[in-house]
Amino acid sequence: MIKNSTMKLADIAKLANVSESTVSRALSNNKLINKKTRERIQAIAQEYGFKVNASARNLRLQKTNTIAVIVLLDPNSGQSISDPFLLEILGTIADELTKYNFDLLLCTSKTNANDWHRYYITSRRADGLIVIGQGEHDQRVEALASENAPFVVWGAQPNHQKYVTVGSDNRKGGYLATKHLIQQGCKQIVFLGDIHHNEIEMRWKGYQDALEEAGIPLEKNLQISTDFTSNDGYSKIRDLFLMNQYKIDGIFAVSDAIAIGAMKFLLDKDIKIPDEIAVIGFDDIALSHYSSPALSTVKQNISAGGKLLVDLLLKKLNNQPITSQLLDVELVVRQSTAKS
Amino acid sequence: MIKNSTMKLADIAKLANVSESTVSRALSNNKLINKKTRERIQAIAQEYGFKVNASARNLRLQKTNTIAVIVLLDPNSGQSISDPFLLEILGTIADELTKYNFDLLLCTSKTNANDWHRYYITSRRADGLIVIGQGEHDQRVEALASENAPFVVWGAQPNHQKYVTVGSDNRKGGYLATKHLIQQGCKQIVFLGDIHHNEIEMRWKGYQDALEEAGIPLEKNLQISTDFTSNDGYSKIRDLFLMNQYKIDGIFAVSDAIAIGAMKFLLDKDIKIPDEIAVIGFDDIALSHYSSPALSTVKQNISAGGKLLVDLLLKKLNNQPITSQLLDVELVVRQSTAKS
DNA sequence: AAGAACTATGCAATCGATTGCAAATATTTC
DNA sequence: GAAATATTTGCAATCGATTGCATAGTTCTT
Repeated sequence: MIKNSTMKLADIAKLANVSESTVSRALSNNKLINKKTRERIQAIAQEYGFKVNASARNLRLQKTNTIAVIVLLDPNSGQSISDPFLLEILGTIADELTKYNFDLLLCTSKTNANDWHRYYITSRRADGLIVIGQGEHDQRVEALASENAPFVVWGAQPNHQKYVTVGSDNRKGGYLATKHLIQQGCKQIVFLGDIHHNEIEMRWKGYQDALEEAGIPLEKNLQISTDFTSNDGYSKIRDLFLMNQYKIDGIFAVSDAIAIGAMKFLLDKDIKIPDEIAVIGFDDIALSHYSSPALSTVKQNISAGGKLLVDLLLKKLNNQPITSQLLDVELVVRQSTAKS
Repeated sequence: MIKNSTMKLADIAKLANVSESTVSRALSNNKLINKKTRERIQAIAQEYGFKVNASARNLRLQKTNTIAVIVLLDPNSGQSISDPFLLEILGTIADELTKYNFDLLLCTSKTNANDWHRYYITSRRADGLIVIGQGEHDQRVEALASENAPFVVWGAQPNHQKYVTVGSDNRKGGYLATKHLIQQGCKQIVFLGDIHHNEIEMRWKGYQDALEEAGIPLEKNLQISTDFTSNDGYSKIRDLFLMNQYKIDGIFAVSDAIAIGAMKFLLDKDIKIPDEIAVIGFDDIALSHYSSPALSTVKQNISAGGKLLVDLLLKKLNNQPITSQLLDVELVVRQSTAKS
């Protein structure tokens, strides 16, 4: 007769004719308890489907074995989780946390509280935080740092060293992408992305590095801010063509989703990719391989990133010192830049 | 002087010169407490950044205000979250739960325990469960039902009524997609998807309905099982062409991701879409609009689905009766089926 | 002015698990 | 066989918030 919901340590204790403390120790396999007793109790617990009450345990132990993952979204676009990149990294984090027996509390930026420290740490809902998502300089992250919360951030390293980040070498990525376009003969390259975002700013610097190296003058009007959606990639390129001011021959979009939107417009206009305009993205999401033409891109090492985020945070919780990590990126050349 | 972490009700009580119970009541704005006192206490709590300890509260109240969302993944492919569709619905659920002040515990199928009831409900980590992801007949879901757990499932309604589901009218969707292909003149239509999955089985039935209506004989070899990835969509169509046995003129893929993979192969082979082979997908993910050619598809109402899942589950937690819901689907015609 | 009827606050038990310390039992030593 | 030591187990306090019931303080009635 299994009666799950009401079972507590005391019930098992009664059944086994021992004290609660013995049951508690037996279930955690504490060697203080005689092996036979231990096994007997474990068997009983198993039989009755007993599981320790997490709230009680957390209260007593003053920790939760839970990490809150905060997915920052563009507050303007008001959209839900959608950038495939965010989702891939979320998946990696979930798997990695599982490995360490941690639970994952997911929270999108729409969450009630803006005061993450209070909501998650002070109120003991989670032991630590991981913040992901392309963010502009975010006040809330700064606040976390000054409150000395245990957290790590996906993204670019800010100038100060107030908190630990894990992120790709965005400047190198921007450089690689742009250099590649230049090598393909492009001279008028649109930079499609919002340089007010930390990470994108670095890619923008890499873009400039490559132009400078090639002796191509920087044309600031070729930088066009975009949301992280195919939708906006499409319409921003459309707008550019409506203005009809620049004769461009290359596009560096700061995400694959944006690039795919931009390509769509070019194809709608019967502009040849890559011969008339070459296009390169960033991220290397699963679908970029399957776009037509296949999208060249700068690959971010998502799984390494997710793992690092988790590993660093757990170290931090363990009071070990941690430092920000820069992940290497890799140029992936496919059809969208491979001029014949 | 703000000292977050160590603050408890008792500390606020001391500061305000009242008892803990008064503080507790004041913070929940209980009218038993004099308005002035209430406001004074609230101000103090505010000032010191006090937040109720969730573990203690949960323990006392015997509930968690947390819902666990279980994302089922293909155990074979062993991949992380990746189907864009899953992620979109996850986002909707997150937003909806936020609205009701519930937290979301995310768990992928790799989670330690397979016994979700024990892990989440018995151990009081969550008050209820939402299960999403294309699943075959899953033992674990059946188990939940027999243990009388509060949960709802995204997907097709099983024959028995042991648990409540929310899902699209897959049969109608399959019918609409296939009928549309037939109207475009297709006669040899590949069904690209694994009919052992509940939902896909219904789409398969819809496919048959449309064929029958049009008087086209069913060719079972045109049904090809696929993982839910572009990758597999690509390779399964490639394999089909290698066999070189059928002269097909249409493909109905059971997800947009699969369809995009399939289209990629056709394009690589310089097969004209839709004129030689028309392609239609299922889901209407964000990117389907931006593929080339733009992908025709059957739109699932994701946001309605996410909301319904949450609303039904919360009703269930509230002991209100709930029943399974079927969501209407909609044919979205784009370039990939629009023959000239 | 004394009892009735509120209003506002506090006491103390409770939710369930963990753990330092003490106690009881078993084993070894001389 | 008594003392010393090792092995098992139990007692009771603790984590922090909530709430039924009791009590102290006010206001109202007649």
